[in-house]
Amino acid sequence: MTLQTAINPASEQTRNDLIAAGIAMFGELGYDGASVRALTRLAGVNIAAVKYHFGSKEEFFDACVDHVSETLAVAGPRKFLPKDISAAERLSRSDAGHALRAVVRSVIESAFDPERAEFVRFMHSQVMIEGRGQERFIKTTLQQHHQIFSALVARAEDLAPDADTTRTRALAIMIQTISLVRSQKVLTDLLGWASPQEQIDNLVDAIYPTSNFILQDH
Amino acid sequence: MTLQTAINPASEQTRNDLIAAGIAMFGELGYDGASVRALTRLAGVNIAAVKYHFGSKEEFFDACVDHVSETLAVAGPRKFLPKDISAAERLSRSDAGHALRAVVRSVIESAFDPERAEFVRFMHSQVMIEGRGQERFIKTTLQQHHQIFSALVARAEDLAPDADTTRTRALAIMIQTISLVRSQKVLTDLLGWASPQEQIDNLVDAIYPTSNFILQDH
DNA sequence: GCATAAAATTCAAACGATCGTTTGACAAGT
DNA sequence: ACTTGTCAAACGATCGTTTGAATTTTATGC
Repeated sequence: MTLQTAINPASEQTRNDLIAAGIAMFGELGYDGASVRALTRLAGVNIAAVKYHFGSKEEFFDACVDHVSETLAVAGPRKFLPKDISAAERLSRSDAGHALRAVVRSVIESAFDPERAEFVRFMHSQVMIEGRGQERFIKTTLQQHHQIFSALVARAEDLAPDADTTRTRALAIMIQTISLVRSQKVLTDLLGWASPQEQIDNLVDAIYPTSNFILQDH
Repeated sequence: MTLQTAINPASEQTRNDLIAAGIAMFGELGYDGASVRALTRLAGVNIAAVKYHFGSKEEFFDACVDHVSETLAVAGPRKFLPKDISAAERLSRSDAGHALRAVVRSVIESAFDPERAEFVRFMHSQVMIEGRGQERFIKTTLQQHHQIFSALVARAEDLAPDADTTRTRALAIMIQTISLVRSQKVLTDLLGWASPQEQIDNLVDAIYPTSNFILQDH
């Protein structure tokens, strides 16, 4: 009755199918909204497979969080991010700004790629909903990305890397990006976009503007 | 068996208690997460009161959406917003920028006022989660705020009021603001804030910066 | 190489708990 | 008497979980 650890290929396939279904349904419907019956139906496996392979629904959810974290650590938007902080600090000011915009654009583009959109939705739910996966997700994934983002923002806007303002702005850009991806319905409804794909430049500009915003004190 | 419409004060009290409990629980746990039993328990009324006063759980949820819309139309951040578009267009460029920042600040401050935070959380769930209340909430509330916001952004940044870039940036600011309010846990964890109340200025600056962000093309 | 025991995995059926809803009796006010 | 509102109890459906047998895969002895 102990937990199993993928001996034969067929068993590993079952686990992979469940993880894929979990990321899709948990991200879309939340932890409670995705029932074990619906999850196993989508994955095409028996309902008891969740208990057999993961122990319980909660442990299965944890496995989905881990999988997203691990995937994010080696793929996706990280292609456009410097490997670490010191690499970010060696960039020119212009290159840092372009790297920031490239990451933002990469995440926004993923909204129109069904498989990647599921990842962003899942991430978003972990950021917004206090719950089981949040604490772990923050420590394993969000924190690393935030450090590199802060270094990038510091270079691009000529600020101190560990200043509160810098770190706040870096986090705001991250949260805003995945939030905009998540609120597609509001975007298309309010902005009247027929084909949102053509509006990616607008979204990137709205998140990280290139023009000046000068607010005079009075 | 028809729907009731508040005859005596005691009955209206029951409806008000239910609406208050609904905004708090629906915003925190989502539509499915808030059970009728828990809602009525929080409101201190019998479980059958939902059906008696609203017809069903879904119609009760609609009533909560309407109440948030109506309250938002006359109170809260609207104090800092111009009454309509033409009033916004008559502002000076500096005043428009300050009005924008005042609204953003007002929403962020509400995160630390338990009652108002419930409203923001409820709004956020309507923006982010495609579901029953979203379409109505967009049409009755979000659309009006977005129009005034667009006019304000146009004045503050000297852009065309109905340009796609202007309208996109206005909506981005709105979404980002309520998203940051919602993700308090991530903010305090990643930024190491002991008392987030002292960081409101940082948040406002991160959402609507006053300094220059110049990105050179290469 | 092959039969066979053991382990690993899948499966349908059922468990108790909770869900939203419904009912009919009961109390209060007109 | 009659409407309005509240209440506890029960409805069928679905929830996550558990069970024990059937099936497939792996390991063992010859």
